[in-house]
Amino acid sequence: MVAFPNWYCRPPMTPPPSELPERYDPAATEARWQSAWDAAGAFHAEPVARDGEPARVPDAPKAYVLEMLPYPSGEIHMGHVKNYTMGDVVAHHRRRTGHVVFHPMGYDAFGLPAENAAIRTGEAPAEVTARNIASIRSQLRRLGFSIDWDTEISTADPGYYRWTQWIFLRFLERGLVERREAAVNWCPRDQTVLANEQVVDGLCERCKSPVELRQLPQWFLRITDYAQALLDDMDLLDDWPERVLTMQRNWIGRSVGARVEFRVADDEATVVPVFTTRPDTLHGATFFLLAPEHPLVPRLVAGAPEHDAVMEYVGTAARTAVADRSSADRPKTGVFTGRHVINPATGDRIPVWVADYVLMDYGTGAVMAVPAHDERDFAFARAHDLPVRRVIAADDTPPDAPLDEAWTGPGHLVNSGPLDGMSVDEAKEAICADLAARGEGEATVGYRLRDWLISRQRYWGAPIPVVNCAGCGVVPVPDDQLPVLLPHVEDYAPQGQSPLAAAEEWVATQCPTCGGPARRETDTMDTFVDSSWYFLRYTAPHFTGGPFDREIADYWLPVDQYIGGVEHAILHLLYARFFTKVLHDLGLVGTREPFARLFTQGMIHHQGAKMSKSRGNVVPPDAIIQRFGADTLRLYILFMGPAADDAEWSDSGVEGQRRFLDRVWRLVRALPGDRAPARPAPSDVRDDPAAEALVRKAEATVDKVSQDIGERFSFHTAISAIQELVNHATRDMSEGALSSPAGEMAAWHAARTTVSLLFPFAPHIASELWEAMGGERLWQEPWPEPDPAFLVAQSETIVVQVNGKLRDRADVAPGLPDDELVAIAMSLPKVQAALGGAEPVRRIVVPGKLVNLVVSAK
RNA sequence: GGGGACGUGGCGGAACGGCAGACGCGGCGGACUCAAACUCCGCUCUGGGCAACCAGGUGUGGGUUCGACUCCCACCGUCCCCA
Repeated sequence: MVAFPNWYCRPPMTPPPSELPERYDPAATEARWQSAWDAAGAFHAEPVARDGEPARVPDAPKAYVLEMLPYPSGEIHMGHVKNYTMGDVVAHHRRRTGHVVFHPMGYDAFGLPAENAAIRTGEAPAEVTARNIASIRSQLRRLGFSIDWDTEISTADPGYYRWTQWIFLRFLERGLVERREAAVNWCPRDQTVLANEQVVDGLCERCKSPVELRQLPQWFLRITDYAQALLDDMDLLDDWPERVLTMQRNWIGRSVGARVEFRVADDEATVVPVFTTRPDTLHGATFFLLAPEHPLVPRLVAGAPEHDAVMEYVGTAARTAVADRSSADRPKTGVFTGRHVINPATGDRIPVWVADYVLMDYGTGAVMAVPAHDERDFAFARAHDLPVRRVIAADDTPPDAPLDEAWTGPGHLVNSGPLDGMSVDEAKEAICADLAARGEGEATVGYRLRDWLISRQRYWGAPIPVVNCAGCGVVPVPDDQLPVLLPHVEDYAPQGQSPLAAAEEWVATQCPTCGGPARRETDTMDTFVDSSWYFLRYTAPHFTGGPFDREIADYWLPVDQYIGGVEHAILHLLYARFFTKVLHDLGLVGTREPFARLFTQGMIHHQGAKMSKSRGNVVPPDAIIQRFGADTLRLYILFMGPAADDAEWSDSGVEGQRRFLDRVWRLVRALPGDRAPARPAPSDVRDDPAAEALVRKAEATVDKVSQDIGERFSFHTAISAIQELVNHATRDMSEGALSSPAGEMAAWHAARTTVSLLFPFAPHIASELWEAMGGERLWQEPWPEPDPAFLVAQSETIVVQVNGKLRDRADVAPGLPDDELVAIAMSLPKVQAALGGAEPVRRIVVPGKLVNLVVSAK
């Protein structure tokens, strides 16, 4: 079905193309269209949940197009431009292909930078943030994105964090919140706790100070309860990059093994569990290791001669960066506790050491050391002269062959009593069955994923909505008392505890249960909590009846296209998936996955490095908009290369895109006549080769651009295709090849097609030119469909190869039978020369493409 | 150490097993101009040739195939994730 828009039949309502200004003036054009779209409510999205209005859900295909929300630092950077331009192109395309489009914007507004500014200047973080949001909003608006600004949200708005707190309470009710003493990553500079994910190479992700470990009571979300679901549901994410799924899989780190219980010698009531992936080697466990933070350590050495040495070692470990501790080639340090545990398989007493390469974070913080079959345990045994017992031998190795290094390869069991001769897999099964029968362990699955530590001793976050009552313990703040608003404080700097603790009149409150005196929780939540559900809040931005309305959320969710930086491949995307699953299990939302399709974009580099203030290589988007216009910037940022790849900024590259827009402007301005002739049909251009060729080019371009935007996410090739069309039309017109009536039809059609296809990339100039050509409301103009009559080639260029080598080409009528194509190929002089009189033994024919004549059999 | 991605002109890149280098940048030459800017036209992978053309060419080496930038294996290099 070919769309024939009524555009062609309408008289021009505005001055014709010839009266366009000679020069394209982006500033005027962009200001004009941004106001026009606002006035028309062009990008207003429905439905969203509103107070007092029943949900009404349209019966139309929807497209929820979402880009990761920005942190409002006050300045947008090129990464934002790329991210939001990509989303905008998709949104425009979906809108014009019959979808109800939802394309909202918001701000991830809590967090450290505003708070640090507040600490420096004393200005309230809320004020700093409000100013930054205003600034970033105006910069985003200057880029002309098709965003519904009525649905704008800020996670630091009490109307938003009220519901973050409400969701926290639902997690609490469901047993997914835990408060416990834990060895936590402590940043001595920021004076706060960090999530594991915020520790990179042993350094604070933000301030790069070395991270220390401390024992503190903290709040956790039990994401580990969903470890398996997060793995299983990856099957639903077939439109996610494989790379991201792999990273998440590694992060969750499922491993099959066993939990084994060791009893403390001379204190058999005390049981220390370990997790091991090699239960088959249990007979080879010749010593036992505890992490320095393990709670059992002080008890084991209490009153013993080893006490002081052990506790000194523990103290040193606490000041050592985690990455250093676990590094494979670092000398294996440790200290003997003087105590022993019983190996449940052999009954042997084996010595217990404290070693800093054992991390409290992994497994249970205790390790059964099997030096014969684990590299690090082997190194430890060598360093401290501990026994090594081989329990696995390759088939050609004698059971007592000495080991120069740990043997981690395959083999059968030796020196393992009843297990001798078994394969590794058989032994695993046998050991697990035996342990389970004796109640000393079981086969189990371990995950690398840790529970999510969400408490922060910082001011600028959502307060954790609980009170601590001497009588009742931890008591949730009732829903009708939400939000728990951030109190006013004088000093925003953390001093080992949350700055909120200084607001005494806020902290001192009443217990909601018993009415007695109670104290508010002063920790705030990790900002990743805020951004784990914002895509739901967009569907109900001002709703006060709940975080969102299920019916409306179910209409929009899951997000059809999510776009953002690959740096969020693990944390944000995993947390958002976790939240969605919990909300689903609470019956609050229908989908189990928030994002159906994900696209991760590459970064913009400049002068060979990532743009950053400290390097001084930042190109501010505003400066480019001022010089060249927003349309040029949008076009260039997508033209730079494949959207998924990193790309190098080039000033002259920007100029090239501006030249292209100038060329489009001149093309439209030079169109003959005042109004569009009818859309050319095949019969109109049949006798005019130039006209026909141009119309064909236009139709082929529609086809290519539609695929590139709609299916391939290949924006740079879409833009190239439009440039080819413009070059073709410009050349023809300047050569006077389109002066016939058919030629004029073709010229108008090419110009109209160009502008229509250009619109998602450069919406302002496209709208301006569209109007000059007599059209209006390009944002809702149906997306062009190629006329199939022009896509069928009227002649085909056939490539002729001899032995796979290109020898010549031939223009032939389409649809010729194979033998005729071969005959034509054989008749070509160059082909005959290449054949040298030989008769082909094989003739490969690919219809419409090529003929390959194979002369000599190999 | 394990896993993954990538390697094509001077540069960004195109080619979804079938014409390598589209499109853009940069460069060279020309037209317009008193001159410049803008714009327009031509050339721009390498070697040979005045040319039409011929030969070679997608990190290296092998393989699969009538045919490989594309698929497979190994190596070299770059980047990312996990240790």
